[in-house]
Amino acid sequence: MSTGSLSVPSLPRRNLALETVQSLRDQIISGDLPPGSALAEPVLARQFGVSRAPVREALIELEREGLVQFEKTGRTKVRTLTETDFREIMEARVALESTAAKRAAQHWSPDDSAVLEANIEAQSKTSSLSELSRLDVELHAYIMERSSNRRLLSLWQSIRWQFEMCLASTHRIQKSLECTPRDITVNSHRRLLCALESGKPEFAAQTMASHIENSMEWSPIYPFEETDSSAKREALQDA
Amino acid sequence: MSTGSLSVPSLPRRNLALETVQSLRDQIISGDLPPGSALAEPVLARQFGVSRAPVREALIELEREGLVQFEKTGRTKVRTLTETDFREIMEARVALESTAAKRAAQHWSPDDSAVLEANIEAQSKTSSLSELSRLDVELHAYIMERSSNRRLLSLWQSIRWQFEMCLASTHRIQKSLECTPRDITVNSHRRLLCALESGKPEFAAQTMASHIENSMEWSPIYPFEETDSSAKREALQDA
DNA sequence: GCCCCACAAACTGTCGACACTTTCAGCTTG
DNA sequence: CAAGCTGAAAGTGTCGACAGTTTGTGGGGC
Repeated sequence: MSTGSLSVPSLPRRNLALETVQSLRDQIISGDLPPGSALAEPVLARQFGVSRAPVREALIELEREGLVQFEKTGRTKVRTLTETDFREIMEARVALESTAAKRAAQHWSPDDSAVLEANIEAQSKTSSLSELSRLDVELHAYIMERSSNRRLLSLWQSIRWQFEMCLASTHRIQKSLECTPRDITVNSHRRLLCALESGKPEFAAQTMASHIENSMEWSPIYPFEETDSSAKREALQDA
Repeated sequence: MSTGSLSVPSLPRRNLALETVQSLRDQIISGDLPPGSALAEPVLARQFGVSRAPVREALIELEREGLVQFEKTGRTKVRTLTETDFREIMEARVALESTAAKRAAQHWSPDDSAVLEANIEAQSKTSSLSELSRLDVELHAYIMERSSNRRLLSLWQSIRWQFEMCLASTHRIQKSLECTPRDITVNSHRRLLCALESGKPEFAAQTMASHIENSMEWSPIYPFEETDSSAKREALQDA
């Protein structure tokens, strides 16, 4: 509903597939389909009232986004993200986003500053953790776009939903804003904006890298399994 | 046929689709299907003697790899890589590979050194430019694997074929090794190996970054079109 | 009572078909 | 002779179906 389709009535190619992707992605990120859930094509097709073809394409797309996993048997499950996965994602973010910040700083404009200022302003006013996270991701997405490098943007988008899955997963445990992550986030983003405006690309890159690394520190507890040797003990669990 | 299935008897999922991907990818990279060629599903299906379903999945995968482009009309074409694309790819490589080098250097082993030494040794002995490139990509792929970060590896693999397409495209213009890029490449890789062995992650990252950036300098003439200023502001609004 | 096997249900990979849309060549018209 | 129109050819998105394989369950053997 929030990120739903608004002004684009007809996507000619892969229409049902696209809707299926969005719907399934929402269900996975929201925890409605918890990690490990089986995703059988006929079942999903019946659920969505479509045939298997769009569902199949949707599953391929979700696998590409890292939200879904193809077993060796051919079955499909919602992916289980471990803490190791989370660290990998954050490291990849540092790699991509610091480079993007460097490039964005090279042709930063007052208009760009205005966009980020409005975003940060909204951050400073919200009292909802999930709203804060939404604005956070939006801000980073904007910088990725302004890198003017479609590869960087495309690569970033292909891990974005895994990151959002981690975020939502933590939100389900810690919903409140009481540990004041908001002020920390806002200040960190203000510093980042200054760096982007500074005209010093390397400084912007370094600031972005520290910003992301720091955000891992004061991020909520990871509700993930320890490592990804999880498959073993899953078989031993009681019924 | 050439790179066909060898020691993997049973890929349970997406067998025909996988073969179709590999075959089409070979044809695109080899220039057999030049940029701009139309890729119609029924035509390809007849060519490969399969139905449209595996072909369709193959095209989705190739689009993900950046070798193929979906037009707004729904038609599919072999992607045309411009010089801008090439620079974007190289910048993304720097971002991913320097981070991977940093992590690889943190747990580099003598076995790893042995692998790279053998590779570099082979490089120093070959007289074929395409063989040199093959070894080059293989070396970089090995370092990506040794980063122990599956995201970095996965992201890298998703631009790898675009890079190979650029490489092959240049090879078709400059086939010989006469400008002695071999010695430059070999020396640069030796320095890179030293950096990985040095135990200094930041140094390894920096060395990797310069290595890739330098490789752009003495790389052959870009046989690409000038630029693609077509869809510039198209990505301005989003929701 | 426990284990193994066979059978039924379910799922995947692949195929052919249909409706709708786009493309294009040939024909008409000014 | 050029421009516009028309209908056929071709392509995409989607659907239902079938064969082979995997999963799960119940009955028979010990």
